[in-house]
Amino acid sequence: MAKIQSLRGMNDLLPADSSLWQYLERIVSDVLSRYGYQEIRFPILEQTELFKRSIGEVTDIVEKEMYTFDDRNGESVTMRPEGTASCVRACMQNSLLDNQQIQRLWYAGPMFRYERPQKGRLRQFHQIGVETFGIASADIDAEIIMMTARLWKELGIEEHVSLQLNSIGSLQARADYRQALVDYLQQHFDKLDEDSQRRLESNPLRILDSKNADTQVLLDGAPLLADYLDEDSQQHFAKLKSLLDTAGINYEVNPRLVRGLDYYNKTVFEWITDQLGAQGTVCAGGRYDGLVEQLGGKSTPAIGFGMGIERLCLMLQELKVLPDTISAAPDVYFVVAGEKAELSAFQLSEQIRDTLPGLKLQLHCGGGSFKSQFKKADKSGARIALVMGDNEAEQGLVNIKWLRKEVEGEQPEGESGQQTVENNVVAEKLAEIF
RNA sequence: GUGGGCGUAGCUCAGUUGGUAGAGCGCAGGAUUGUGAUUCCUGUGGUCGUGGGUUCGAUCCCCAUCGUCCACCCCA
Repeated sequence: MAKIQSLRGMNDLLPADSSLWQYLERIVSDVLSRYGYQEIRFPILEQTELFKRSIGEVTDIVEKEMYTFDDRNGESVTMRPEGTASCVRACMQNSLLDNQQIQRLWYAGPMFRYERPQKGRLRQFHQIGVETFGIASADIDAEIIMMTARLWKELGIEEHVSLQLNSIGSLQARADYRQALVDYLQQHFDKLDEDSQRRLESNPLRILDSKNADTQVLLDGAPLLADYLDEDSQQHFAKLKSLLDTAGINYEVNPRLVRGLDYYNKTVFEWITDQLGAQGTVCAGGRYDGLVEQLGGKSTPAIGFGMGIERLCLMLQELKVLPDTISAAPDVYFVVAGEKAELSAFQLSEQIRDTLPGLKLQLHCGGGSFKSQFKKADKSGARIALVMGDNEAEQGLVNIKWLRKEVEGEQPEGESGQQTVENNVVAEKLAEIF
């Protein structure tokens, strides 16, 4: 019988890692809410047309990476490859953008792209996305960048990420520049690498960040996007830079930084790291003032970014910047042997949980000798063991045993690191310890 | 879609010029039967990714296939 396993590039999140994810998500949502951002959730499945119209028909994502299929009604549907398009759709559909409303939103969840998996890249991956609507000025650009900077600080990775910044101007400016670039590269067509030759047709701006060394040399003589920027975009970019300067945010203007998705304009930025192999982008975004209108809404300025949860988690792990508070270990492990003790321990455990809602108390189930139960207690990582056998149960007593001698000496009076107390004062005692 | 590396116990890996396999860790039990993390002993554990081929015989050679990892492409 053929064994059933998960699809390629679609991973299970196991208990060993789930607390890390929860930690990351908690920090992010905390920071975002401190800036007044609210969570929005929208479906994973959308009409295929939504992504075609927003991301761009001729992008790789739409052409060959989407999970697209006909549903039972014959309608073409697609599992979202990114969040922005869905977020815009949800806002429009629910009138969140009417009357010049300002929205500051975030979301988190799985995205799907049919790609070959590698380090930091999966077919089902998870993103936290942030989008703002209704603000055209550069202050909001600065705010979201500052917000991400704060995030890296809180996560303890600020030393290992750096900010790349660029302006890709208006659609018109970009079209003009694109033409100029194509004209230039066309003259040197045979010096381009194979990929770039192909991109000259499909997505010439992408040639700018080609990894091919010869191509990069060739690009040194190419026209510059900055020279084609419209007046408005120039001012916008200048304003953003001065706001970031004032805020003390370091950045590098990378004139060759572009986007793979069609809807971007003006500001684009990327936080990159050298900790993750080839997939060094940990957070990327930009302005997309034309998208709402493009999807049939009223012209609405917007800017947003996405960050890859798996990539951030990889970084946190590799940099070992995890606080030990994310441990899923119980505080207390209740060792219990004997029939009377079991009954009594069950009651006592519930009683303690009532009194101390913040305490993680794990009651041993499944029997076994004291010895084996203590082994489990130790392995659980608990600081304290409660111990009850029939002897104690009969007298309404329970032992409190300190399992971690190395934890600064709150060792009690007992020589064995253990003291016996009455059931009704255990909770009180535990409250003192934790 | 392209290229390369790898697939042997739960994990990390070793191994046989081709004669069906081992270590460490883990797990379970024990060292005068109510006390862990050290130590010692014992045990559990693998159709050597799958399907073909060559061979008297393949985990080892060949082919295919699947999976995985890394890189390209692309992107978070």
